[in-house]
Amino acid sequence: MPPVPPKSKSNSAIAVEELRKLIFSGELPAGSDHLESELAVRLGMSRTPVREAALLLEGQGLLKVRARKGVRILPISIDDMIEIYDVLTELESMSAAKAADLRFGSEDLQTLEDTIAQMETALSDGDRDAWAAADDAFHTELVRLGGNSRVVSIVALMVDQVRRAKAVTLYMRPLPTQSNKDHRSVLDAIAAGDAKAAHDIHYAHRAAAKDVLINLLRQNRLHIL
Amino acid sequence: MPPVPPKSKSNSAIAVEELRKLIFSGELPAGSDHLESELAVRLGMSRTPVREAALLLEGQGLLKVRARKGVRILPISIDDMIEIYDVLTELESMSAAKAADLRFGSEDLQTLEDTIAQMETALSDGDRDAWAAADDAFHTELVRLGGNSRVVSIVALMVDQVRRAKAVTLYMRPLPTQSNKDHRSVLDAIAAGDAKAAHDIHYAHRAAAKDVLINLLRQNRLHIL
DNA sequence: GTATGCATTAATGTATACATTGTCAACGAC
DNA sequence: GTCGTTGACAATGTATACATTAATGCATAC
Repeated sequence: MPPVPPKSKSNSAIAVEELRKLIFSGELPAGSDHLESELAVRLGMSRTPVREAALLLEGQGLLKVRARKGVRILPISIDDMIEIYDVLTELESMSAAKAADLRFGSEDLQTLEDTIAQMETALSDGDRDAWAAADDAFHTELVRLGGNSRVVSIVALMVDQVRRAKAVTLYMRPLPTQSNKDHRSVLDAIAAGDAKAAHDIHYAHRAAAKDVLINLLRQNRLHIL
Repeated sequence: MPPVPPKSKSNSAIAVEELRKLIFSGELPAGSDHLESELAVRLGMSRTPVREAALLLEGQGLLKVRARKGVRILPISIDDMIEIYDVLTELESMSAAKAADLRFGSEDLQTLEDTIAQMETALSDGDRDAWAAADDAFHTELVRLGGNSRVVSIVALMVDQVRRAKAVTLYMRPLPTQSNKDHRSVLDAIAAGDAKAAHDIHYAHRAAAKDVLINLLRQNRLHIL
């Protein structure tokens, strides 16, 4: 028997997954419109689950359902990026401070440590994709350690919204060597139980990342993604 | 003709509104289960729009759709309240700081001023409901002035989730005289363009409000609402 | 030539019939 | 007596037919 018994997922759930893939891969480009019926054919199911998936993704800010015009994949403007990074800066810094207050032992911080190691390896290999994946994992683990499930959800939503834009700029920006030092400093502050340092270092880290990204987008006239 | 031409809203949108009303009024109590078909009959429409509304409200964290068990109105625990207040504290303080940086003139701050006046009036009248409404309006206006539309949305979501719990405690807590002083101090800091003061005062305000609420709930053994 | 209005039509919004699946209870075996 | 299996049922998940509505294009009048 299969290792994971096929475990039938609902078509609705499949539609959500598939649509997310299509959006993040760029097969459904930002700004493009798609009729429910087209998407239904494409995913091999009826309109109902596609419609439900679209409604869900609308709630997540990835697309907009427009009567008689199909769903529009939402583009991200520079202003959107600023908004999102401001939220991420705030909530991640808060998480870093809370994590420090929680006095985690080194085993609890192992995952965070691992993601940093992965980033360092990726950096010396010049493997930007691996670095981006590890960076993602670092930030996800950081907010998880913060212990606030709502912050975890909100951050995940925000990260999804900027996912495409980050992919575009990944190969445009200089190798993020400073970024790695920041990550380690944040970890050290959390391990030391120094909430204020963890907060402030991470805050500065995110603010710098935001500036780099925004300037990159402006310089390259990438006002919409 | 009517000032607002009847402007037919979709049943789906009506279902969302009605369900929200039913949840906030307590007619659908926290923790209770309701079949889609029951709700459909109750709202006088078919299952489809009810189902879509339920999916939307699930995304907003107000209820959970459970296969073959109906939708469950989500109760709020003390831990949930702590999570939510932590998010509110962070994002509202950030908004206060941004608002101060934006150097609004007194006309721009008029609405905020008005809500404070309403709170003062309500307080001297001992009208708790009016006070709560004005308090709500103050916080809403504050995040609006912060200029980050995502923060506005997130805060609205969080406020909705604690709405029932706040209603329960409204008549239990002492009259919030300190709260009003805080509000005015925040406004003054924003008007003066002092971002750090606006941030810190509001942060302390929210932290105090959280403590009052949590202690009230604990003392009254209201662990679930 | 332009503007207005009507008709067409295409797409969503809704209802409903049907398929699928998890739950519960009854029955039987151990 | 308890545990497991089976089957009926009930509620959701899905498909599809239909109603509604707004956009588009064409015709007609000015």
